[in-house]
Amino acid sequence: MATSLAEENYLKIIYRLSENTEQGVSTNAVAELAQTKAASVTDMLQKLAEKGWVTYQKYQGVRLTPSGQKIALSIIRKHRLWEVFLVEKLGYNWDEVHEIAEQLEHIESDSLIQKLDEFLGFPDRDPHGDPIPTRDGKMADQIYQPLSEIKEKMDCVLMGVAKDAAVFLQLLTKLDLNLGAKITILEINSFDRSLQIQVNNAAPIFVSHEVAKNILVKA
Amino acid sequence: MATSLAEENYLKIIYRLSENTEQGVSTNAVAELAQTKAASVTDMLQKLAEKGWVTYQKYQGVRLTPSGQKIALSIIRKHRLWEVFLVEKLGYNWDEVHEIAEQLEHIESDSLIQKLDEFLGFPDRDPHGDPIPTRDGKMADQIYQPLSEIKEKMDCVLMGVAKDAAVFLQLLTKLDLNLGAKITILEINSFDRSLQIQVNNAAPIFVSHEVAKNILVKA
DNA sequence: ATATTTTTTTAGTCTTATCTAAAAATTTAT
DNA sequence: ATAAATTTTTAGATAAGACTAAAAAAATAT
Repeated sequence: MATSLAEENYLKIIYRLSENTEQGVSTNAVAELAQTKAASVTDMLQKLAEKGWVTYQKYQGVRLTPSGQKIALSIIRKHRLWEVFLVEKLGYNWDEVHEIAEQLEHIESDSLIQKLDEFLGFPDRDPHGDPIPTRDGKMADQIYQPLSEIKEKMDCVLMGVAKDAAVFLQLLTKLDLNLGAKITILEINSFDRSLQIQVNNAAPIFVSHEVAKNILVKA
Repeated sequence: MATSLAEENYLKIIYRLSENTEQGVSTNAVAELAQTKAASVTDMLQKLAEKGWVTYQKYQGVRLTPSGQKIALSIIRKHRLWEVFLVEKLGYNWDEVHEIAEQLEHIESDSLIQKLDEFLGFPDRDPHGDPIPTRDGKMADQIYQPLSEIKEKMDCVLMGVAKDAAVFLQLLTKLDLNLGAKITILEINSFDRSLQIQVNNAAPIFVSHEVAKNILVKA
């Protein structure tokens, strides 16, 4: 069945919110990410339920059905493949590609995505380190852990980010915290949980707990 | 001012229909290309006129204003650049790219189109030989002439097509009539104006007047 | 256990883009 | 020059997706 742009965006949002929890996703949570009002969300959830893409019971939140999940993963696959294209082929920076990929992810053509995947050399991570779902809707786990959970004195490598807001990514870039950067944790300040770190053995810098939480590393 | 997908499609259609004539474009002609009803076209023309993209007077047909023309040319530019991408980079055939480009042409990002243009090496023709409008909205004339207007015994080179329907392009491909093919006109049959031609000095074949009309050549 | 607050849903509108049916204008044919 | 045919426009409806205001349910606090 065909999916409208609005429907695809809702399914994607519900998928994202479902990743962290076993529970149904609340109307308000969806409304916030969709930048819309709760009443509009209720309307849409009823439509999605009729089409069999979510299970929805009044006041009980919403969950994706297998078919809804499949659609969501295909949108995420397209989004991430296009991001790779924008960065690897067109020379964009990792903080510039999100909005454009939000548009490109809705282009409908199976052959296009297959050919794009091939053209890009079948990447399995996007420019933010996020795994790219496979054609048959399987997505590797995000196996990396937040920098905020690494012990003092440890070395690790920046493998991804948990947030792709441009302001966050620009800050990382300014601090030379790019994908693959080597990070050494010198000290963790118990007062505010900020960290003193070295990036690629350069002069030590400070990063807040908020930043460390959103940096994903391999120990 | 922002343009909706529907508005962009109407402007593009009006541009196409204006190319062949000095007159205003008729409601019915637009309806046919837009695959919609005349009544819907009338509604939309009034909206486009309010926004200053067309001049429209009841029963007198419609013309693009300079600002409407600028929008139409930017859509055509995007469409044709994406077609080059699909054929040159992703390996599509020239008969497969139209529908996908119809979607991609509506992606909104100036920087994307600039970078894509650069990535493709600033092409000036699309895979069908059509000129690509420049960033500032200038488009080279289609300087080639239909094969149907070439005299007997003449040689010419296939430079483009006047129609990009898949069935037409597939027929050309089957006959080895690709961009750059050398065509020798052996004979023109006065009965039905069909032509006997040689393609790249191979064995002679017949093509109808209808086909010859839509093949653009350089003498 | 009940009152208050928060969340969610319903009801009723609005906008965009479409449609059908009917009216009006224009063009073509006699 | 007028009748007939065609094209175009108007009027009124519909569907998708959003909104506001108000009602209902659930969660929280006293």
